[in-house]
Parts: sequence; structure tokens; C-alpha cells
Amino acid sequence: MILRDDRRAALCGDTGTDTDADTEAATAERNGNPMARPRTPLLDRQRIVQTALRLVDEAGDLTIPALAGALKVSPSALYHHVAGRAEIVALMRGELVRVIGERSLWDRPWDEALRGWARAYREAFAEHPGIIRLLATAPLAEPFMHELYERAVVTLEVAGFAREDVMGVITALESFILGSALDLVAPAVMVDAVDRAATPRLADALAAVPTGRQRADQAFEVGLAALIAGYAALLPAGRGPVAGAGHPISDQA
Amino acid sequence: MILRDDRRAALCGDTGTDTDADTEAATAERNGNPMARPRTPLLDRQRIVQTALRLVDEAGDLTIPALAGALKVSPSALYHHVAGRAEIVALMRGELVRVIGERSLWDRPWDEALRGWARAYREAFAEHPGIIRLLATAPLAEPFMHELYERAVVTLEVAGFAREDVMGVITALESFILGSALDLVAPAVMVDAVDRAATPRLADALAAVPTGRQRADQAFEVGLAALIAGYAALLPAGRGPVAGAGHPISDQA
DNA sequence: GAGTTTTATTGAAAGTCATTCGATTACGTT
DNA sequence: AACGTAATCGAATGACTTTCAATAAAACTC
Repeated sequence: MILRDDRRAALCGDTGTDTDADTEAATAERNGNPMARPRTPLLDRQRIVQTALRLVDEAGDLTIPALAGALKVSPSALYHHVAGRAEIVALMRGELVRVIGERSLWDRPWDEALRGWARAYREAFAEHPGIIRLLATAPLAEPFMHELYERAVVTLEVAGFAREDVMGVITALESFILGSALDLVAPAVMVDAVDRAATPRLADALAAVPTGRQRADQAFEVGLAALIAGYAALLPAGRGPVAGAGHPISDQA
Repeated sequence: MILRDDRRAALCGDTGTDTDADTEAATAERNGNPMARPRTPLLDRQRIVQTALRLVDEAGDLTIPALAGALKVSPSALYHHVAGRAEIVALMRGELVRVIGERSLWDRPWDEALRGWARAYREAFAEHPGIIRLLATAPLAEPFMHELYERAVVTLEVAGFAREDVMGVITALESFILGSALDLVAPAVMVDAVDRAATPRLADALAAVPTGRQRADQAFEVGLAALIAGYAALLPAGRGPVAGAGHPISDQA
């Protein structure tokens, strides 16, 4: 109860896109009359997903009471629009996939395309920290990223990758991206939590590197550059682009 | 209640390492007398952790009632030995880290050492599928893998990696490993769930690749080979080992 | 436009989970 | 032999997800 009211207070800023007037009218009506079907629906799937995303960003997890509180609705009302918590998580994943697809460009050399996809993918997660745990916990439903996979497969096959390598290349890159997204929300290894006596070289290595978000970004770029360079070696001789590509942290997506 | 009895029946096989006689005696005693402090303690941290691991392997998640059921003990008894569910998860992670450390060998060329570490790391997760979600969900406590990091840092510095690259190299590899562990438990993209009309190239690419565990293994080896090859390019010219290293899926750890 | 069906909400309730606490009894020590 | 401590239990608390009957507005039908 207390927690729920807290959330109401903290999160009462409306999504504020289209139905401000409607929402206010409905709320006023409900305050007057006891309760029942509102003049205009309080909920729809879109409002639910977007509020859920906001909630996850702010609170770090998703509970039905908190979500209902943010939507100024009773928890049971949600079940008329979604099958349950799991479906809300699935909808959030769908929204993420949509954004990733929007930001990915495939009509360019395979290495650029892959780099762009990876950065867009991780960036989408970074914009909703906390969703990563949710998705890592929930087993993903089927029609996940099929369109994106399709485009990646075409890009790689055109580039000359062997048929039997293509899925491995994509899956490995995706594993790296997901792991990096997890790294993004993991509490960083604190430099001062390291026992300098027991692990002196680690302490030094940590001191030579930025902290916070920058640290995760740098590690991601190091790994991404290495992966792409390694992939280039899989191509038949002469087809690869410049492999080494200097130093990481070049142009951002 | 029902569920708890089910679990008791299903999981009643003892861990059976050291205290078989003691446990049986205690159980007999408890069946006779009502209940209280047993002649010999029913629980200790080790039994709790190992049963928790078994439970996670079999049930896919960890709940206190189920764990208590498997240990033939009331849920509240656990709290005399551990602070709570979070500590049990932390203990499981510790056990995993111990195993990984035992199986990693660092007194060899950096690329071999890194490959061995990565395989041991992922293999440890593979032996306890389901723990991955638990660890991805729980923010990791501090003294995580510091000893392992230390050894990796030393190995990479000796190999000639630039000081500012070392942590990035380690972190990126670890991200890849964790992502691959996640991939291991993710329901694979089912070939027959792919809409052949909408994504024909994806369907073909999936058909060209093994299914199940082998699929994940292959993707992991592709990525691992690429990462290590890419890392070699970071070394000052002339210090790297053979970079390309033929095709993946060579010797297993 | 009156009557019926459908739709969107509510509160209450059931069932699960993690955790706390007081009661109970055995152990270990003096 | 008595006393403090340790290990267990059952009961209770509070949070969570989900279901369901009740309610009233909307939408449809004639």
C-alpha cells in the first residue's frame, strides 16, 4: 500500500502524448462516481507498455501493483488488456526490437552493417537499463528478431561468408552484445574494492581505465572491433575489408 | 503444500557424500518425536548450496519452499544458516567461481590461456543450466572473480598487451562468455518456427547448422576464435601468435 | 429510442513466495 | 544438575500474480 502510493506520487507525470484531456476527464469522473466502466478507456496496450518501460527504467523492476499505480488503475484492470506479466515483458521486448530495427542500416559493407547493428542493439538496452534482467530472466518467445536475422544473413552471404558460418557469426555477435548489455548494468568492479595486496596487477589495470559508463563503452568497443576483425579472417582471401581498423572507439552510431 | 510434498518425493535422493548415517538417524528421531533441535544438525551451508544447485538444475529456479522441501526441513530453518535467498545465490556463484578457477590454466601462451578460461567458464555454466538467469538477475557482490582477473591481467601484460587495453580485453571476453551462457539456455530459434516466406535466407542458414547444444557450441567457438584473433591484432607487430588459427571447433578444454 | 449484449473497470479472494518471530527441545559447558 | 546457546518448527506478515463476480458505461440491434 505505502509503496504503491509512493509510486503514484513519484511517477504521476503522464506519458503525455495524446490523451491528456481524456485521462483527466476520466479521472475526474471516477473520483465522483463509485467505479465501473469509464467513459473513455483508461488503458490500452500501448499505454501499458510505455508505462512499463518507464517504470523499469526508474524502479529497476516491474511489478503489477506498481504498474497499476503508475497508470492510476487497479491491478486487475490490466488483465483485460494483456494476458499477464509475461506478456507485458514480451511487449517490451517487441518495442526494443522495433527500435533496434529502425536504427539498423544494412545496405552497406558487412562490417559496417554489423557494427551499426551491434551499437544500435546495445544502445537500445542502455536506454532502458533494468530491462536487461527482465529479458535475461524471461525465456524469449518465438518470432523474436527474425526480420533482423534475415537481413543479417543476406548481408553476410553477399559478403562471401560460408553458408555454415553465417548463423554462428550472427549468434556469437548477439551473445557478445547481450553480455555487454548485462555488463552495462552490472555494478562495475570497484577499484577501491580490490584488495591491492592480493591482486596488485588487477588494481593497476583498473586504475588505467575510465570508470562508469565509459568503462563499459570502451570494453564493448574493444570486443566489437576484435570480433569483426576476427570475422574478416573467415572470408575467402581477398574479400575482406581492412581488418585491423586501427584502434577502437571510432565513430559512434 | 502439495507442491512441497511433490518435491520431497521427487528429490529425496540425498546428496549422499558424508553424513548418510547421521541424516537417517536424525530423520528417524524426528519422525518419532514432535519437532525441535535435532540430535545432529540437519543443515549446513554446504548442504544448502549443493542442494540449491541441484534444484536449479532440475527445476530451473530457486524457491525457498522447494529448497526446504528437498532438504526435508521447514523453510524457516534455512535462515539460521544463511541470511536469505540472496546469500544462497551468492554462495552458488562462489561455487561456480571456484570450479572455474580450478579448471583454468594460466601458465601458457595468452591465447591458449584465454581460450581455456573461456571454455571452462562457459562449461561451468552449462553444467548448471538455469543458474545463469539467477546470476543475471542478482547483482553480483564484490569479491567476485578478483583472483581470476589478476591472473588474466598478468598473462595479458606479459604477452605485451597495452596497459589500457587489458581490462577491456578481459571484460569483452567475459561479456561474450556470459552472453553465450545465456544463449545456451535460450530456446533456440526453431527452424520450423521460421516463416519461410517472410525470411527465406534465414530458414536456409538455420538448416545449414546443427540443432540444440551443438548449435550453441559452434556459435561459441566461432565467436571465441574471432575474438582471440582480433585480440592478436592489438599486439605490437611481431608478438602475436598465429592469428587466423584455421577453423574453429578444434580441441576442447 | 428501448432493450440487449459487450466492454472496461473495481474490490475481494486465493495461492505463492520470502522473511520474521516466539516456542520448543537438544546440545555443551560449567 | 543447571543454564545458556543452537537448531528446528509452526504461525504470521506482507508483497506479489492472477482470477472472478459485480457493476456500470458503451455499443449494437431492432
